[in-house]
Amino acid sequence: MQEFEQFKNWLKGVSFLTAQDCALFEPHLTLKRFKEKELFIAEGKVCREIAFINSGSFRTYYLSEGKEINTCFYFENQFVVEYDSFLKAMPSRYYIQALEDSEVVCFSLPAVQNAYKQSHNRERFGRIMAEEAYKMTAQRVESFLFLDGEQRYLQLLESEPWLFDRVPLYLIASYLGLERESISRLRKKIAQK
Amino acid sequence: MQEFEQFKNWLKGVSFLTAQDCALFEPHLTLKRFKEKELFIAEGKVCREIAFINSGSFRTYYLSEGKEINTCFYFENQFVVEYDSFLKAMPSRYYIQALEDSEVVCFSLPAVQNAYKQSHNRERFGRIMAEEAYKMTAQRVESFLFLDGEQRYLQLLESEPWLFDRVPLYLIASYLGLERESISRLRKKIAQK
DNA sequence: TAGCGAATGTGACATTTGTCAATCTTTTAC
DNA sequence: GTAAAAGATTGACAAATGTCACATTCGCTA
Repeated sequence: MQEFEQFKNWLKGVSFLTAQDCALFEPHLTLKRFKEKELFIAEGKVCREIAFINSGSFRTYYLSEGKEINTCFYFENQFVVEYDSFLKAMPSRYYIQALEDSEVVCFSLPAVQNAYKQSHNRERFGRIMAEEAYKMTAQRVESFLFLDGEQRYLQLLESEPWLFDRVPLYLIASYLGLERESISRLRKKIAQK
Repeated sequence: MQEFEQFKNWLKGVSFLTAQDCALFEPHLTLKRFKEKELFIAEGKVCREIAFINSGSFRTYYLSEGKEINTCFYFENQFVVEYDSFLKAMPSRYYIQALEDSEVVCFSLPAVQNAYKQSHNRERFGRIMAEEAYKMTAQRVESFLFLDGEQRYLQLLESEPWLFDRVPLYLIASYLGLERESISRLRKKIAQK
């Protein structure tokens, strides 16, 4: 099926997966589209699917005292899922919302678990994905431990500049643990240098 | 061997590992002792072993402008390792130091990789460990996103009170992304309530 | 193209946290 | 038991960030 090509190509890039390993997915894939602002998952619902993003983008956020706190962004060729909810079939603590009109390839938890069970390589794939996720998150913790707001902003600007083209600044502020006004001030200060 | 009992008991607690899976480790285990302040790994060295803590505790830190920043603590029945360095055989960016006299069960990367290769269950074990590590770290990111210093302190006090008995306050401050003076002030303020 | 709403920027001020220097307390070593 | 070292606290002040009110800019659509 044409619409799954992008995902399958991405899978092929994972060196140790055989064609057979990849094929384990095929029968479980479904294509979905989300309009801008549409929810992939709402707080309190169980996240039953993991999605590979063909095009578009998403953000994870939750409400704290009526205020939206952004925890993550997702773009093309990444997976979007509420991990905790997905793995334990527990209600999600987050909302995941499309930032742009998006197209994704979905597959369910049983499909993933089945793949894990049937293929050692797929299990390995799951391990490596989790390890990567851990490392990225650990790095983010560090950015809070030893960088101030300005440095976190500059670091993000350098490491993921395209983010600033596709995501409104006030969401990035929240992602960095800052208020939007603080980011405005920082930008002004930086521009003056 | 008597000294590996604690580790083997812990392994048995992982529901899906068979006796056979566990036994894969046995030939690769070595017991090591660290005196207080001794280094498990120094910055710039490659971390070649992962260690299960029988007794004692460790901390991870690195130097930023001459200042030690604590990123993590480890206690009995946990694993201590510099993950990035271990997996990629890259120089470690961190120091890992014994906080108390400690006893650990070590095994090497080849031993782990071998276990992964030989047993689908062990691979699964690796995946689940990584998933757990990810979830804990993600939660820590959140604590920086929506809690201020006082709230982070109170949360830690509630979730891991024993930490305050075994780790000097100024290290906990660093772990929370605060200066020790700030923690002192917070405690005073909280006591007054 | 005018008008509306969303996003961003600004200024004044409050609060939190950092910094530095000094002191007090507790633990450790001899 | 005493001196030294390590850890914790305090006060004064500075810097960073939050908060609130409002102004400006941008992008969309009627």
